Amino acid sequence: MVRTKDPAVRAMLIERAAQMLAAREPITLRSLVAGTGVSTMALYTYFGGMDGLWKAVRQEGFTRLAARLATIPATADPVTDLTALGAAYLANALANPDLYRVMFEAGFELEDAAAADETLHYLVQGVERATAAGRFRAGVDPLELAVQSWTIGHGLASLVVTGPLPEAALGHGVPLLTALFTSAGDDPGRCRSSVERGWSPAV
Amino acid sequence: MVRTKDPAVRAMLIERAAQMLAAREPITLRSLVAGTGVSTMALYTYFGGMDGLWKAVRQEGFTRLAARLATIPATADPVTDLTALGAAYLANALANPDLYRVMFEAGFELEDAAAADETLHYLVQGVERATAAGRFRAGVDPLELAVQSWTIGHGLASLVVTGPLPEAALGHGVPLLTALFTSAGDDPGRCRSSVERGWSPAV
DNA sequence: CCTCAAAACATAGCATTGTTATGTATTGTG
DNA sequence: CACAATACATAACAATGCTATGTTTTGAGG
Repeated sequence: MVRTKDPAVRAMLIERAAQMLAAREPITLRSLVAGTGVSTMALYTYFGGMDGLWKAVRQEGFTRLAARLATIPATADPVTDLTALGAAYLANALANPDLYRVMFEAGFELEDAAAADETLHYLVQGVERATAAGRFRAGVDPLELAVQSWTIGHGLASLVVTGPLPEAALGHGVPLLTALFTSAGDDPGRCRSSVERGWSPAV
Repeated sequence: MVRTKDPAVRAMLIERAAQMLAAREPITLRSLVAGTGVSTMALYTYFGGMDGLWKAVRQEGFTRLAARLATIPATADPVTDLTALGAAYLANALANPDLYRVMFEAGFELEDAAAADETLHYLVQGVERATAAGRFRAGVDPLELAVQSWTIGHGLASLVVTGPLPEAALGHGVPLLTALFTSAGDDPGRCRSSVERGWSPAV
């Protein structure tokens, strides 16, 4: 009774938008669909307009971020794992700087918050594992500490990606997180090994 | 030999742009000059175009921030002063959320970096005073610690101003900064008084 | 298998945007 | 006082996002 949408078209447009973003080409309605075979109306049937496209691009950004965080394995040292999650967060922002910028630009809405919460969940789980292992003081709220870790990661990523700080500043990530975890009760000596192992935010 | 520009017009346009930003009205060339008596060309003689206007608005944002930080007095407790600077930073972002967002949006350039450095200088001086008072471990790089403080402040301000975190999350500011300063060698017990005094990022 | 309506899709036009081209008015300077 | 450089105003321009209109496809009901 109805003609159905082709999900491949939607995915292709999002992918193309991400590529144009990485190539620093201005993304306009006509430039986006140029050469793709689809007309300008496709963007309205699949996204409802440019706002819808940007929302989908933000979702894509959070999906890529979550995929990257999912690759961090859970080792016997949960605090080191948390630091690794932070480094992976920074590495993702550095690898897709323009996409990361769009993720937190104006237009952030409820649906984006859900995607962001999913990302935050990785940190919450990490804090819970560390707490269960007795590495943090009893009474530490996992969500609270996860949000604080996120704040550090996003602050650093944002300042580097938007320009004020050079890429080298990403090296502050591990010390900042270590300071936070120490204040939550962890013995800084136990984390030293991971730092010496040379966690780098670079890919 | 030449007709001179009136600085008042330039200031008026920047002020009007800031007001429209706070009122969440879309800022377009024609809406900006509507009702001001000046024509659209004024924006080109004074700013060279919309990009120039946005650059001037960013500068205005950094100027307001610097003015707010300048009101923080230097007390006998330099570490508490640093915390107060952080709280003032957050209060400024909360009072002018849209302006703060524009300050760090795409388009950040060299001239903006100079303004940002001026802001950072308040933090560097604060760290230097604390180091001179023996509150931080010897060998602490003032610029490094200032950048780390900025990272925390901006991360929190950015996540609140763009939407992911609620305003209440600004309460994380003091604990995060305290954790950082403690890792730099300060005795957390000496800072407790300032926390108990109830530093609030709210105005 | 046929029908048909609903939705995808294409084309063209519209209002608005930032910018530039052109002309006028003003004013500081020699 | 004269003039030229510059502020300033008006209008036209290309490009943008969007909508109106028409066409084509296709999946469900008989």
